[in-house]
Amino acid sequence: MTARKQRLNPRKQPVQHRSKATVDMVLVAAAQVFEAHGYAAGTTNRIAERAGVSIGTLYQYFPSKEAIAVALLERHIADTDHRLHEWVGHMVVEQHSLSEALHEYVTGMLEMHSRQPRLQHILLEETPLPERVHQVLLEAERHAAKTVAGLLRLYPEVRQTGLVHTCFVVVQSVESLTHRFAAHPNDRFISRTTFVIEVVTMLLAYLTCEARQE
Amino acid sequence: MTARKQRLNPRKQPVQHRSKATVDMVLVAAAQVFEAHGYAAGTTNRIAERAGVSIGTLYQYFPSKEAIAVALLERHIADTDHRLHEWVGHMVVEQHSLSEALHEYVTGMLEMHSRQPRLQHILLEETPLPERVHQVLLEAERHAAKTVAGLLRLYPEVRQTGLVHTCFVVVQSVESLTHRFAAHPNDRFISRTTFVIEVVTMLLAYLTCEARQE
Amino acid sequence: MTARKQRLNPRKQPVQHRSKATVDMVLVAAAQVFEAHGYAAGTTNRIAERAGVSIGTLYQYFPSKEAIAVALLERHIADTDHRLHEWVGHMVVEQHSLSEALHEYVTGMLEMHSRQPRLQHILLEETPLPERVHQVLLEAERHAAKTVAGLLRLYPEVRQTGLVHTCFVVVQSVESLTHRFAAHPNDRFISRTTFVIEVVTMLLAYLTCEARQE
Amino acid sequence: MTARKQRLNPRKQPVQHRSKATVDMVLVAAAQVFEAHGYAAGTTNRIAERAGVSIGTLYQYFPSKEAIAVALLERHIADTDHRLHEWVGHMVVEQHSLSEALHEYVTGMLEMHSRQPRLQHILLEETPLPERVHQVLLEAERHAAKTVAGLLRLYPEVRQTGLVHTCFVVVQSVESLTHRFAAHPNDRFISRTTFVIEVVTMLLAYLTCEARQE
DNA sequence: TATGAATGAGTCTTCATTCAT
DNA sequence: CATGAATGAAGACTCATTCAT
Repeated sequence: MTARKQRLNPRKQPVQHRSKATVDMVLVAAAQVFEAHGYAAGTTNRIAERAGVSIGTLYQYFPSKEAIAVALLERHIADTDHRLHEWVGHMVVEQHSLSEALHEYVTGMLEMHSRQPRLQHILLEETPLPERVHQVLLEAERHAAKTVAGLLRLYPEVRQTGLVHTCFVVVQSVESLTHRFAAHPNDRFISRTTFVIEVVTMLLAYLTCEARQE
Repeated sequence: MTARKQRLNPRKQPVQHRSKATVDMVLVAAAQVFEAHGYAAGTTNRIAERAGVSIGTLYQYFPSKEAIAVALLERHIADTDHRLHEWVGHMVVEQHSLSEALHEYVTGMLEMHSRQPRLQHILLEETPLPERVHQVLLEAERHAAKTVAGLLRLYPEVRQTGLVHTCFVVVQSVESLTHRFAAHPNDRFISRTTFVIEVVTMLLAYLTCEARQE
Repeated sequence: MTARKQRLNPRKQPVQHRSKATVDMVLVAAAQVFEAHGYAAGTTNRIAERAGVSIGTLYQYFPSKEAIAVALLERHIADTDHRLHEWVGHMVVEQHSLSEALHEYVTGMLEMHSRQPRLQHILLEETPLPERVHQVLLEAERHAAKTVAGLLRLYPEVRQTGLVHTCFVVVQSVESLTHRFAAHPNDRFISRTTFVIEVVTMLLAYLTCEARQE
Repeated sequence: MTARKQRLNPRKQPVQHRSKATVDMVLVAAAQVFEAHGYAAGTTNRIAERAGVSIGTLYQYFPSKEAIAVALLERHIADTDHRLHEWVGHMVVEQHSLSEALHEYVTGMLEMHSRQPRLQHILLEETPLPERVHQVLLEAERHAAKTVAGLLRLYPEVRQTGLVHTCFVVVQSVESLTHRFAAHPNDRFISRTTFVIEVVTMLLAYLTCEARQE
């Protein structure tokens, strides 16, 4: 239903008074419903039912189905960002080895995606998002690359030339590989442990290799 | 209708008369429509219209919307497989360096995904596929890992321990990174060229590094 | 829709909120529409329109077209049963003659079928009914035979041997003859009055004849 | 689909050259298909397939689906009429008793309806027939009443007053009771033999009873 | 503010009928 | 004459959204 009829005037947004509790319940319900049924088949009625509120109430807090998806994605981005910063803080304090640091990073992301493997893709690919959200997403990715670079700069064995670019690829790799692995829990060709080790090995090699080819 | 067609009956298959041309047009149209609107919003009517045939004709060749998606996915899998084998054949004959080989591989996959960046994910994630198709997909992935391993075994600089596992990660990395990069053409933090170089660097480092960490 | 509703899932039943009025309006409309167009050509949209509700509302109360037909048939069975019992009660109290009793029975059934002559057959013959409903129907017929037998036992002139079988034939005769007569109002070879008299004569002769042939 | 779009001009009727064989095959197939699926769900394609001809050929001989139904009904009427006359001729020659005569009549009709129990009702109730056909049907019924009267007049024990009316009811009774019994083969409350005996008993009593009530 | 019955545009799918070969 | 691919109107049903209470 890309373009269901817009019923009337641009809905009044009740922004400020959003009862935090209700909004939360709706978002949690929406995450579960989208995860289970996909975006298109995740009906607003089902979301409301699961959230334990009426459909009317849901529309009191979110002007449209799309708005729910956007809110969910923003929350997801914030979560990821938060997790990343926690990891960096942790590493700085604890003085782990590079290998350990990467291991923790990959494990963390794998965990995150394992909880709701489909959700991210659903929000990213199935939902027709407004441009603004894409910008936010892009910004978050760049920010993540810089954050990771900030940490890795501290490790002397890491090649420093073009570190931000390198970290961009690192972030992308971890994101997409962990997501991909989490998304197909039955199709395991290799075990979770092996998978993590291999990815860390790859990143380690990438980060510490002498020079770039060519 | 007293007895609407039973969903699960094996529909009488339109046999072999399937005018190859019509089937092709429908599939091409479907690819474009799914690419542009997603699976759920890619309506059969839109597909038929874009294919330049009536909706009735479309249903003469495909018993359901899902069947179109499955056909598309099968075609995609075959294409990828074909491309991979071509690449391997090429490499074996031409005696390229490992670096060059990887470069060509990454470039090829990036090209492939650039043509219809969303389609693969749409088919994989949005479409409720029958189990059989998932099996085929899984098999294809394993096959790809083995094929790549077969080629890389020829390079003496490649670490041979656990090569198939390594190649699994290589295949997954290339698949997901190129897809991800192709999917968001506007959000480029780094250029296409830089991206390819970085990925190749990473793979090269991974494949040739001395030992695994831990 | 990624996951169109599965046909066989037990739909969540709209519970007890069914505004009696709306349900009634839909059923009345459905009776008229089926009567006028038959089951297959009696579209749900037409029914909704005639009921003065939107198609969406109709589907809020009935999960499918078939469910409407089933509801209609159940109502019809209940009506017939009710009418039969009223007749029996009446006869027992009023001490009418056998002839008068039969007259009233035939007249009543003729009236009933005259209101919507086609409906019963449409529901019985055109609609693909679930097995359960057939059982109910069968049971109703047997019950009717027993009820009639219960009354006729009180008349001494009625032959008592094999009374239940006899009454089964009586019920079937009245049912099918009155329906047939009501169904073709224009094709009258004999008048309504004559028809009733003849049928009563036949039943009277049947019920009181000395012995069975052969 | 009461009123599927009439595509163009009133089809040219190829009346005269109808290959008898093809027409027959189509009608036989149509009878089976309607019997099995009902009128609405009995598609012309299925009929053609079953008849072993192409859909185009079918439309060469019948201008529309309805025309097939009409032809089928006409054939059915002719069959019934033929059977009735055979029976009369037989009875006149063989000098059977009234009881035997009725027995044979009821048995014959029961047999006829048992072959395709639903067909008659489908044609009569589900199909939107042109007025002309109804007239033919009505005429056939009157004719049957007269034919039966002609035979029964020969039996001295039969009450002669209002014989044609009486025979009309007899014909209607036999028609509707045998059809009803044949239509529900599983719901048997009484056996086939008992059923026939009871019906004959009823008719016999009716035909020979002294006077009519009133 | 919360509710949930009502709405109706839009979806997938079928099938009578046509017409170029 | 026969064929059967193509047509497209119409049907059952869904679901985002509104609004009276």
